[in-house]
Amino acid sequence: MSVKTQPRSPTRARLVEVARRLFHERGYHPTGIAQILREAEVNSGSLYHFFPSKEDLLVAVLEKYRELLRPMVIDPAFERESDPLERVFAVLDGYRKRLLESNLKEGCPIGNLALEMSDEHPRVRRLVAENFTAWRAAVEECIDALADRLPEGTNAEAVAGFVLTVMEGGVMQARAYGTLEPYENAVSVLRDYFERLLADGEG
Amino acid sequence: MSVKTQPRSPTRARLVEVARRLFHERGYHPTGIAQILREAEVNSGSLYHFFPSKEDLLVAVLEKYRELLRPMVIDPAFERESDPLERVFAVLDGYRKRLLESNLKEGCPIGNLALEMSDEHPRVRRLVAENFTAWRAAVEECIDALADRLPEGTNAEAVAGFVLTVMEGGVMQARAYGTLEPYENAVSVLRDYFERLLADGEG
DNA sequence: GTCTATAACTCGATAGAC
DNA sequence: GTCTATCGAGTTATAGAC
Repeated sequence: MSVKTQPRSPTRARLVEVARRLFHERGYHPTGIAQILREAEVNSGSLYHFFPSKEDLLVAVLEKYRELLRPMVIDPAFERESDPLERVFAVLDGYRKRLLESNLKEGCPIGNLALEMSDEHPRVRRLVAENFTAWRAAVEECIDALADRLPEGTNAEAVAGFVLTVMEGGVMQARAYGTLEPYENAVSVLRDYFERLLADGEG
Repeated sequence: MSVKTQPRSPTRARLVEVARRLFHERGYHPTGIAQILREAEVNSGSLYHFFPSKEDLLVAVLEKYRELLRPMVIDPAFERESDPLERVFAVLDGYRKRLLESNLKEGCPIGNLALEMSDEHPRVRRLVAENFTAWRAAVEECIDALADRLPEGTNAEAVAGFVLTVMEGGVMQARAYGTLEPYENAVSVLRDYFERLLADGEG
């Protein structure tokens, strides 16, 4: 559980971090190995010592995202809010902030890869799915905690999946339009839905 | 209004159609000009006679999508159903069918491009946005037609944008997981939302 | 408008010394 | 584990005859 894979070298870590950033900013295919090497100040021999191929580097990036999901995305939101519903919206607000910080240019890195990578990359698709599943599990914790305020028989897993759907769809439109409005709209309609669920749960 | 741009040649049409299909199946960047030429049985001189660059070809593809949106996506759904709400879900059911037909490998071509193309392609982004806007407008017609059954003050534009959000987010997850379930879940939760809106509109 | 040939370059990946 | 040099293939795009 504690030992991850290998004693990591700083070179390897730098490669993964630079690749992560470039794949996010420009996409996987448009990012060349040469650019990664340049910005990481690493030579090609070192990269191919750690990663047999570019796809293996992407796999490492996705593994890192999976490791960082809790500490970077979920935990800060959960620490800011204690109410389970507000925790969900705090997570969504994190994406709003990151959209803004990137000037509406960068969305969810996992969602980007989910659509950029055609299905000839099974390990990539598996890791994208694992990232989604971990995200949904975190939200599902909140929905579970809300259970007695929601209508009887509400399917927490389905609702959590829906929250991910709304986040990803909203981020996509915000990027496409170059404005935050579609994302904020999506979040606000989602909140309206939750309010109606809660109102029904009371009655 | 009727004359589009130019008297079109069959070669040009074949190039656009093959490019459209390949960009959808494999993505824009992984698709090489050589592959397009091969499958369209066209030589490079002809391609560059019509399109100064690969990006211009993509622009033509996106213009074609915009032209085909009504006849291929919206009209068939609207013809199948007359109730405005059912029309919305008939459009969504079209995406479900196309997901299935592609074996969960191909989602929404516009959504794919929205996330694959970084923002260094202004014409592409504009056309992606135009496609989204046309899609939302079609759905908004339905929401407008529902107005008197919805709670007072419901923002039809916001609801239509939310429907697109849910479609795109659902398609993304379906592709990522390789199963229709996340999409069907998204649509069914969206229906639950509409039912609650309608119930509130009655009261 | 279509043809062939190819320029000019970048790509991912490798070899082999250190 | 890191270095330099480079391979071979594939890339977008062009030249120029027909």
